[in-house]
Amino acid sequence: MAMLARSVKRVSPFRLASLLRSEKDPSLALQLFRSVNPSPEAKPFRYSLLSYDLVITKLGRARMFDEMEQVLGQLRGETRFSVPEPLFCQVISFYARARLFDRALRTYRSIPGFRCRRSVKSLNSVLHALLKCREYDRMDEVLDDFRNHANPDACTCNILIKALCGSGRLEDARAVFDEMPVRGIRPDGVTFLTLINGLCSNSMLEEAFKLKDDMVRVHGIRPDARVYASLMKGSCKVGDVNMAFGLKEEMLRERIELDAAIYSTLIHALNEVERTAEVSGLLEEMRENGCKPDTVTYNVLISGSCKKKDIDEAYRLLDAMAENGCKPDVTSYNVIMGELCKEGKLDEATDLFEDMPRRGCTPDVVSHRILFRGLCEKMQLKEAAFLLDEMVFKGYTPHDASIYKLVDLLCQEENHELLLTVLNSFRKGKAMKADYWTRMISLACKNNEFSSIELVDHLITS
DNA sequence: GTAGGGTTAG
Repeated sequence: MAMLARSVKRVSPFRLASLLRSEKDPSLALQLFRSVNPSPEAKPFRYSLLSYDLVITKLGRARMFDEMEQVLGQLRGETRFSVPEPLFCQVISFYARARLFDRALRTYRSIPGFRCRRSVKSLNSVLHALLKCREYDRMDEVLDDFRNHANPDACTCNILIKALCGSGRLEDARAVFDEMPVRGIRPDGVTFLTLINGLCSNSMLEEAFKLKDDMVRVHGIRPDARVYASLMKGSCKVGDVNMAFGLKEEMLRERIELDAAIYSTLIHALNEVERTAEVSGLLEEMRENGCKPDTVTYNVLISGSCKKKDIDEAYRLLDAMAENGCKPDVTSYNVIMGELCKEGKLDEATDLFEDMPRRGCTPDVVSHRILFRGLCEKMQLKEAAFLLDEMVFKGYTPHDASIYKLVDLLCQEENHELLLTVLNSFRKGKAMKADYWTRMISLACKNNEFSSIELVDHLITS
């Protein structure tokens, strides 16, 4: 493909778009995109909107944001066409996924500069980005500004309700819901699900059940499996597993399809209250209803086996997953690793951690934190220091408690060499907060003949 | 190509 990218000098805009579409590598796609416009003196290539769209989307998916912004900048200068709004929604969601809320906001505000009118769709995209980044305060600003020229819709309200529930402001969430009809907005299935979910996670079961009834009676919307899953989880949260099973019966009566998520929720509930003898019956019923366990179901089963300290069973389930066509995911491994660490089997946990990539699964932040914590707790300090460096390199932050433990133990052991290695890792970590640093150094100096001057000096010169 | 559920870790 690299050969191809270099060789394309004279193609039609249409041909460029089709070449871009089939190019999987985002860097090569960008190279291809640029190759048709070799010099600023030459007659500018008449890129099609589709070519812009394709290359922006590919760069965004690959998180190559600086490059994506460059192409967007070029697109802004193209006066031949106005840019359709969904492209911006897409860009905003890329930034949301990367938790770059300020970039999402900037994109939203830049839309008019692309000869495009902002509608409620891009508003909702940016609100959702702010929700994902937990930047609740900024949501009001954006919304107030928007209200001056257009009206929010049901989706806007759903995002607001979700944000308010997420910050524990259930009353305010309810107020948004109650105001919807006043503003001429009809609540939909998502509205009910979001609010019921919020009520359930805050243990406000009575109101949640009332809302489910109103949903059918007043609004004529049938609750689906998602609503039931929320209610079941809420029931279990307040300790009423039987109520969760009652809801399952209700679903059967009302002929609402029970899916794998429902069974996963119930099996998890049984694990929690140690009624594990009932799990096999539930799995049997699942099979009879023609409902196949998915990855999450298996993960729940794996965590159940781990809870019973039956690691062999957990491994068997891992194999069974592959046989039944669902791939173990990072959670499957994290659960087993967590149990291995808890049992002090650090070598085995490390082996599994290192084996994950070969098994087609990349360890995530959680995997690293689990192993790091295990190593610190079992005093495998050298290994912990090594892993810490790897984490810092990947931009992962360990939990505070694990770090304190590690530094504390190194101080107790008066292991100056390793302590410096650890502090050096911190120095490399851009994500580390400044105050964290000071605390770490003072902890390192305590019970230790290091003077802080000496330490800092050492770190600066090394 | 706007919004929503179930598992793990803290």
